[in-house]
Amino acid sequence: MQDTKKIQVQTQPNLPEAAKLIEKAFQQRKTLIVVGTCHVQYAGRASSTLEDGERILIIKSDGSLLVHRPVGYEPVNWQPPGGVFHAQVKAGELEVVGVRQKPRESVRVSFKEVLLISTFDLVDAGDFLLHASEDDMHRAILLKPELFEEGFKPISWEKKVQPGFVDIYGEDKDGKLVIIEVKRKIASKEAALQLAKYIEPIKAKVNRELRGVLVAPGLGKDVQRLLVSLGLEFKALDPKECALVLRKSGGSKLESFF
Amino acid sequence: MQDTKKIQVQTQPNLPEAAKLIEKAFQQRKTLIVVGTCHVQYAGRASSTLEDGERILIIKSDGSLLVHRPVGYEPVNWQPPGGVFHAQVKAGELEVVGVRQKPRESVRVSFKEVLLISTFDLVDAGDFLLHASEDDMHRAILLKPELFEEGFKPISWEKKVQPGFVDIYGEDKDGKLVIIEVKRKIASKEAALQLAKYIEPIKAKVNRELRGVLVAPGLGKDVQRLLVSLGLEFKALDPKECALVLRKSGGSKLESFF
DNA sequence: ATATGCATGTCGCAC
DNA sequence: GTGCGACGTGCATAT
Repeated sequence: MQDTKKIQVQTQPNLPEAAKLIEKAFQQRKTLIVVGTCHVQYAGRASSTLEDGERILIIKSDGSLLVHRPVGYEPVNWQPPGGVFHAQVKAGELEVVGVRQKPRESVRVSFKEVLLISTFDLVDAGDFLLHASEDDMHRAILLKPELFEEGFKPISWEKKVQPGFVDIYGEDKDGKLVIIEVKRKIASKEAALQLAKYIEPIKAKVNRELRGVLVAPGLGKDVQRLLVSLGLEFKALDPKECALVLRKSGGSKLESFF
Repeated sequence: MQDTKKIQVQTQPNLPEAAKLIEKAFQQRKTLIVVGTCHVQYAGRASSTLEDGERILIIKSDGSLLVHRPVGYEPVNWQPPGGVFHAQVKAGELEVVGVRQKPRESVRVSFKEVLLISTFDLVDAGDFLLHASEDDMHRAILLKPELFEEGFKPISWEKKVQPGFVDIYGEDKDGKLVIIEVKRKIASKEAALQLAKYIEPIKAKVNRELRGVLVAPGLGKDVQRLLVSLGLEFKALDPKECALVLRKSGGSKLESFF
């Protein structure tokens, strides 16, 4: 057993030893990794059982839990942050139980065999930055309205209307009202219907010509036809182009806009 | 360095050694865990940067990748299955790069320091079973229609209609057509609108009295009013009750229904 | 607390 | 392949 400050590792411990290490990790709020043969039961919002197999269990210091099978991006079982955990040997198995309130739910991971236990004191203060989100597209259009259309003047954004929110709302060069729905991916029928849904009540209220425009990097198969039949328009716009615009403008000007 | 068949562990290796171990793991399609100080860049559907910090990197045999910070349920960076990976030492850092096609995107994890490398041959054939899903609710109603209503006769399910699918469709004790939309959670306004959307074209087509019923464990705040104004009904049903019904019936009868 | 909509959503299924 | 909807979705945000 190594015992530097940052990391403790134990391969193929017996189960009582493993239980002790794990309990200690919980008390010290360390990050825990356990690899071994286990079965899992979950009960809460739904319920599930997972038969025996070799998996990776991770429990983090914020009380989140992940059980990963050797394939697949998603954890097969999990617990969002806020769980409390307990480990014990019971009926010849190492049982790790996590319970969370609101909603009340629990995961039990029962190990028949442990290949590896490792605990860490991980320090991570690094900034994470994501570009080219739908929010970036909103901001880019507000900052540089010609991205949408020459002469466009934004009036409002994230505007509440009856069935939900309008992304952006403004006036075109001819003074017509424009309602914009922004999507960062190829827009589906759903997006077109959403825009139509938002526009209806506005059309009924204002007595004025109204353009509804779906802004997205592209359209799904039958969406163009649907748009036409709904009297709506489409404007192509790449989220990456938007991210670039924001990058160039330096972000500080964005703040001043809001 | 241990070298059993199932597991290899190395603590605080130097970077060239680490690169060698990782490359070998890729070639042998092993499950890989690396813990250490790293920064991450992602470019693809969006793009992101993550500054230096201590994290857990997992690469699975199916070519999925996860980077986990010491807090949070979700990975900060990831790659769904199908990526190909390469590791090398470059500019004094251990660089692990994963590339995936369709969509083309890449993740680069650059380690300044490695605390732990571990590789595994994990075997996992255990069955996973989830209960109380929306699908369970469908099946329970089909199996035991009185769960929905005395005298209800299912006719069809997952029926294609113009804007999408109707969950269940049948006849009540008075011979009226019933369209059912099932939700396993508290139903939102969205659910009510979805049901309305599906019903409209059917109402136009059939010349017959038509009931639209939202089946869910409960309703959101203003959903009841919305339902009334849309001429729709609500029937409370708990997904766990449905799971119980299926459990009791043993499942074999289900198969025969389909 | 509830409601609403985005997400590098992922995943499965039908066409 | 594309389309469509569920998910133990998680998550941030606004009311």
